[in-house]
Amino acid sequence: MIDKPLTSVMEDYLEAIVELDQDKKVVRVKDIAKRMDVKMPTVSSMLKTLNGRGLVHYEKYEYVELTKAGENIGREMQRRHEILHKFLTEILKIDSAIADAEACKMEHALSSATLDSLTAFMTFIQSCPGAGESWLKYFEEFQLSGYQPDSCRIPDENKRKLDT
Amino acid sequence: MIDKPLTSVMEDYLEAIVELDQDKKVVRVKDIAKRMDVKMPTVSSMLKTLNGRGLVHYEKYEYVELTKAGENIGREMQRRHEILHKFLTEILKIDSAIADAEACKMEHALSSATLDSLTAFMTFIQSCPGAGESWLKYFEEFQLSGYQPDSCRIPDENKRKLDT
DNA sequence: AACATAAGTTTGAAATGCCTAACAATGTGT
DNA sequence: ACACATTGTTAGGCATTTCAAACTTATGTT
Repeated sequence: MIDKPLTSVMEDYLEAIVELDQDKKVVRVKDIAKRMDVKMPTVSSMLKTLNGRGLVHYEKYEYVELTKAGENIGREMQRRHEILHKFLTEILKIDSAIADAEACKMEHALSSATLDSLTAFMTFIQSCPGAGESWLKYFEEFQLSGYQPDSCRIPDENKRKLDT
Repeated sequence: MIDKPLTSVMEDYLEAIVELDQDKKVVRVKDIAKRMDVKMPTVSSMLKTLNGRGLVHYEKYEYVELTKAGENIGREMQRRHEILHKFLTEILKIDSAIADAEACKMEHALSSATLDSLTAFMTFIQSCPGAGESWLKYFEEFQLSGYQPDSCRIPDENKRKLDT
């Protein structure tokens, strides 16, 4: 029995279950179906698969519970989703709902190493002098002005700091 | 006949064909198979599909040619790929080969609006005073120093702002 | 021209992930 | 406790994407 890698769809289900678990007392097939925008039979069959792989505990007609392994994966997806969503909304100023949809697809495409790098990048932007809030404001202006970096000047004092 | 949206796999094939078209005189099934890391029968069947959708001109045993529509899509994927690859390598400092693989998956996840935003962001970073090269250098240090930004001090005035 | 090799196709099958329709279990209200 | 609504499952089917095996066409060599 080879340990095949999970599909991105499986990862999505695990993420959904983790979140339902956080929100509700029990996780039902119906809730998962709604969250995934899918019909119940699809959930049933996926739960069988995930059960077979030791990612959920699931017996017919009973509530769904994550195993430790399943929870770890679900949480990791959640973490990735949050980072990407943050980047898209806070840096690129994408609308939150659109960012959600795009983060959802991207979260399967990026390695954790890349995600770590992105996290570092955002931390840097949001906490470093010159690269902080004021800097992001410049970017906003830059975007609004139709990519004509007129608004793209940094006050002399900051410039000094950065150029050294 | 409803105009169903393309699958991301179809988009990948179109991108591959565009690139082979740029590199070689003629595009063959074998080349596509190699580029996509897939066997020839898979390519044959995909070409039938793409032909049916008016994205390539294709007759059995002949060379593959893109239609205008197919070329447009292929080029768009190429454009997305390049932007993402640039961001991953030049900003996040991801290894080029890994960046390639991840860009390849991400390019289907992002809307053109988001891509435009990302492009603007990179232009800003790379062409604006303060936000330019020197700024990126700080980020590199920040990353290398294990997220202990020595190079990342916040002047008291800014710190006040951020802590609120 | 004849033959051998390379390139391409067809056929049939597998895995995923989704659906509808029909059936089964659970749980709630009276 | 009985009837009914809700919830969930099974069965069967469809689309997509892939493959291996067997066959066909094209190309190149002698």
